[in-house]
Parts: sequence; structure tokens; C-alpha cells
Amino acid sequence: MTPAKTRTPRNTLSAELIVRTALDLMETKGLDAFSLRGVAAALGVGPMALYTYFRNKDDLYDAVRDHLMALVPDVPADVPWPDQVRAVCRGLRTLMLEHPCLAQLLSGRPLSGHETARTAEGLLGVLRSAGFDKETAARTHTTLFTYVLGSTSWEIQMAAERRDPDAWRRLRTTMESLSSAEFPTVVGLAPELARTTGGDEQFDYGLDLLLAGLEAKVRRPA
Amino acid sequence: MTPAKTRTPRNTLSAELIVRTALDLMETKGLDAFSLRGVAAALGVGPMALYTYFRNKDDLYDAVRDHLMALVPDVPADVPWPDQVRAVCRGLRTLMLEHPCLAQLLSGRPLSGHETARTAEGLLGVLRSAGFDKETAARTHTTLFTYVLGSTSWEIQMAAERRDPDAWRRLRTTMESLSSAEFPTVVGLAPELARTTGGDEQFDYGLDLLLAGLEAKVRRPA
DNA sequence: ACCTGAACACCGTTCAAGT
DNA sequence: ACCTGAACACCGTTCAAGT
Repeated sequence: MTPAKTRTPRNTLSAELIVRTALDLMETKGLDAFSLRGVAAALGVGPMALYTYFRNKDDLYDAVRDHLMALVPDVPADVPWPDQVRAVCRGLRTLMLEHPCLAQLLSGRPLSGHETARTAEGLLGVLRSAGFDKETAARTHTTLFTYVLGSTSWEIQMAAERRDPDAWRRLRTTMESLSSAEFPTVVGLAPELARTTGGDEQFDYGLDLLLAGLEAKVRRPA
Repeated sequence: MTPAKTRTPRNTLSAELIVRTALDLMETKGLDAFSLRGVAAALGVGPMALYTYFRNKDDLYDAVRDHLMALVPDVPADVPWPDQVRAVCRGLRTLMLEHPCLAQLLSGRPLSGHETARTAEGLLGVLRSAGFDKETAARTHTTLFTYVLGSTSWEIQMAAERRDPDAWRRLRTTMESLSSAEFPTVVGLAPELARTTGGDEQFDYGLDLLLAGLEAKVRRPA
């Protein structure tokens, strides 16, 4: 009457369960320490069991990334377009901060995936509605996306650094060893530079620069 | 009378030779396929010989990155400051395109190193001379640097994609499978989006947006 | 189809030892 | 100091086999 054998796992595996377990490991131990064998061990199966659901490691990376991109919030309606742009960019940044592996997954792998397309659709729609022509909308989308990706990746990288006592000490040593004769500006601006390696204020500063350039473009189009 | 034994390598190793060999392998086989054992094999020594010159793999990464950052050109004198900013950003981008591993080395590892400081010194000096206060200069430097890093990393990533027939085919398939009902803007702007995944024009578009925002700031400071 | 187990060709790094 | 050689604890992936 018990159809399931005593062999522990029996059809308990699924693509979604693997993705969730993989994401969990990436966030716990870091993307660099992530391994297929680790996922398999966490699930209590042999490494080869995963190959039924994913063709290889990269395929699993893509699935995890698309899983995360589904969490990007929708574009808010009924606000001016610059605020819509701000909301999308901040939403993507917040998601990357919550899931640091996402930054690496986005910069290290091709885009592909419907969820990535959904995010692009939202931002492109805003830009087209704001009156930008096709070419400008596409260029602006790429600019905004790469700015968010670059600035947030850098922020995450620096935050990880600060947490690693060894790396942090080495960075401090390097900074202090810089002669103020050779690097007067860097040395003189050390406190300001330390303050601008991340944070909402720094992110918004760059985003506002881009938006200021965009609004000037709207007022007198090229 | 022949003091050197017949054992082939004898004091032929040096930190610089290892760095040059490592860089060569990174560019030939890609950073992902790069390994310490590969460097050792290329030099005809055992893997452990490298540990005399570098504490570990990350230490070698840092050395390669600093070696490349030394190639960033100096800031041109006697031109208006926006052109100086443009020159620095384009110079960094060009170097990253010539040495694709640099993009990954910059986003994946802490900054450290005198050559990185030299590049920062150049750009920060320009911004301070242009009249920006310390805080704004530091924020602008971080914004520009992360923009260059993000946009160029993305460009390199996409170019690598296009070269891999398998990945390229999969990307095309994904794009074509997007329903124009669900993603009308993405589908409608497909050719424009394909055109903006890289190139000097796309890079300058974003850079000019940032500069337009900056020049507005100079005219009426916050 | 779903999963196992052994095997292959790799890794970075430690440790003890040689010169 | 500079380098070797064996060893440890890992990888992703292939292949043949079981159910």
C-alpha cells in the first residue's frame, strides 16, 4: 500500500526546486563558491541528477537569473516619466542589492529569458511614451541599464571588500601608502571617495545626471 | 665551469614574466579558462613555483590588473575639461576593449594598486580644476568610472556572445519567440536594440548625457 | 523519464623536502 | 631564496547502466 520505495528521493526533484536551492547557496556562500555538486549535495541527490533538468552549469545560471528578474517591480503608472525611469532603475538596483549574485549573473551571462524582456519592455515603454524616437529610446535604455549594472556591481564589490577584514586592511594600507606628492587629489579627497563608493545618494547622483541630460534633450531635440 | 645545472629553468622566473604569461593566457583562452596550473605549464615549471612570487591566485589577478592599468593614457592638456573627461573615459574603454579580461578584473576584484590610483588622480584632477567641489568631484568620478565599467563590460559580453554560434542562435531564438502582444515595444524596437548593444556611438551617447548633466550643474551649481 | 556510480581531466593550495 | 613532487579536497561533465 506504500507505493513509494524507501529510497529517499522519488520524483521530489523539479527545475524550480533546483533553482531555489541554487539561489539559496549562491546567496549563502557566494557565487564563486557555488557548485553543481554543492546543489546536488544540498538536495541529497547525485550530481548527475541535475542534468535531467539543466543542460549544464550555465543553463542553471540562466534559470536562476530569470527567476530573479521576475522580481523586478512593474513600472508605476500616473507619475511623470522621469519618476518612472527613476523607479525602474531603483527597483533593479534594490533587487541586485538584495540578491548580490544577480549583478554577477547579469554581467557574466547573455541576457535571454522572458523576465529580462519584461523589464526591458517596461523601461522602453516609458521612454517611447515620453516621446523619444526608436533609436533614442533604445540608446537610452542601454545607457540606463549599463549604468545601473555598473554602479551597483561596483557598490556590491566594495561592500564585500569592507566585510573581508584582510582585503579591507590591504586597501587601507594601499591608500595610506600613496604619496601626496604623486597623488595629491586622490589623497586630498580620500574621505569623499570613501563616501561615494556606494549608497542611495551616490546612485541617485549619477542617475540624476543622466536624467538631466535626457530632459535637456526633450526640451530641444537633436 | 658551467655553473648552471642542466635543469632547464634556473632563476629565469620573475614576477613580471609570470604576469606577462598570465595576461597572454587570459587573452588567448579567456579569463574563465585561466588557471595557475596553465601559467606554470606555459612557463615550464611546477605549479608551486608561482607561489614564490604571488601569495595566491587573487594576488596574481591584482598584479595583472595593475599591469594593464599602467596602459591607461594620461589626461590631455590644453583642451576644455569636458574633452578631458571624454578622453579619459574613452581611453579606459579602449583599453578594456583591447584587453577584455580587464573589465572582469576590475569588476571582480578590489581596486588597490598604484596604477589604478594614477587613473583616478587624472580624472579627479580634471574635475577639481573644472571647479567642482570635493564632494561633487568624488561623486562624478565614481559615476563616470562605473558608467565606463558597466557599459564596456556589457559591450564585451555581447560581443563574446555574437562570436559563440550556439549562444547567438539561442539569443535569436529567444528574441523571435517574444510575442508582440506581450512585449510590443521590445519586438518593435528589435533592430534598434541590436544596434545599441555596443560601439563608439552608443558609448558616447551615454557619456554625453552625463556630460550634459554636468555642464548644467556648472552653469547653475546646486 | 529520471537517477545512480564510476571515471576523466581538471582545479587551488598545503606540506615536506630539496638546492 | 627558489623550486619540486606528492597529496588533499575539490570541480564540471561524459558514459554506461539501472529503474
